[in-house]
Amino acid sequence: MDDKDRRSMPLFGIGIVMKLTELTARQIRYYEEHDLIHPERTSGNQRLFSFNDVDRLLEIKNYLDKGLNLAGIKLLLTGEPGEKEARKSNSEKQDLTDKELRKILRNEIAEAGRFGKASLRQGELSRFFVKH
Amino acid sequence: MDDKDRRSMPLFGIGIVMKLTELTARQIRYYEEHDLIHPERTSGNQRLFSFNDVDRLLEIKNYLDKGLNLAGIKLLLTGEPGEKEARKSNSEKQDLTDKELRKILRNEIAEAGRFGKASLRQGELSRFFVKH
DNA sequence: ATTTTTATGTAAGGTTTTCTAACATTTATT
DNA sequence: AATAAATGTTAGAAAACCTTACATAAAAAT
Repeated sequence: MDDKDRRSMPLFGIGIVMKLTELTARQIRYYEEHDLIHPERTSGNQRLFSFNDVDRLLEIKNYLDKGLNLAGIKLLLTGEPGEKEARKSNSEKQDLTDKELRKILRNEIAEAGRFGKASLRQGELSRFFVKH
Repeated sequence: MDDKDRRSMPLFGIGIVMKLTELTARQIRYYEEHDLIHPERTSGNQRLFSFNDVDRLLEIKNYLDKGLNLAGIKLLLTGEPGEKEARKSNSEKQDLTDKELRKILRNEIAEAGRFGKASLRQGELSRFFVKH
């Protein structure tokens, strides 16, 4: 079992994930609905989250706190836009995402300066558990 | 958050623990009933297991496979006998436990020889997840 | 050779957790 | 003012888990 397997192993119920991330069930499900995470399911359709999933939720939370919207976060995390944005290709909507990205950068730089390090990977749960 | 906290943090539902350890719910609850593990509970009384708990369950399973009984395992893992054995203090019952312990030792040595290393800590889940 | 104990299986009935779907609310954008 | 994005809330159903009780096979004690 290598590192990749360990971090992608479905382990946590949504209740524990709520505590670990301080997100509500509604939020977590909403982010899944928008393809930002893809937790496994039990045979009975209950969500089972991996370390990777939890890490990603923490990242999402970070970005939201910085004023990003889900579309921007999705672009950042997966490199892919959602359906809506895809349809509008490179019109004004695309510009908005660019604006968001610039906003991120500004924030990132500010945060990094404040703490002396890049804040991007802050709050990575697997850092505390999974051997890298 | 130090290592100790990480490993004793309540994270897993019994369903996941069943898969991780290949024990039945009945077995897991029975071992708890006999004070070999002490998982946390949610506010609604559902068991929540830590890495330590899962590790211990794997150890218990190992010893059972080697022919030990729960009393012996408990003595090994906690250094304390159960209530029944305590009452019978140092009579014949105590001798039996000693015999068990000798049996363990024999088995341990045999296993260690076979694999070149001590087999005692084999199957430690937290080794794969928790940074030591 | 019985009887007893140990470890586990199984079933019932109840409680907790999670699920989806729908509608409500808030804030930011147009 | 109207729309969209993100989250709250509620309801009913399904899944997971809980304890308790009884059953059973194998091992140990008598």
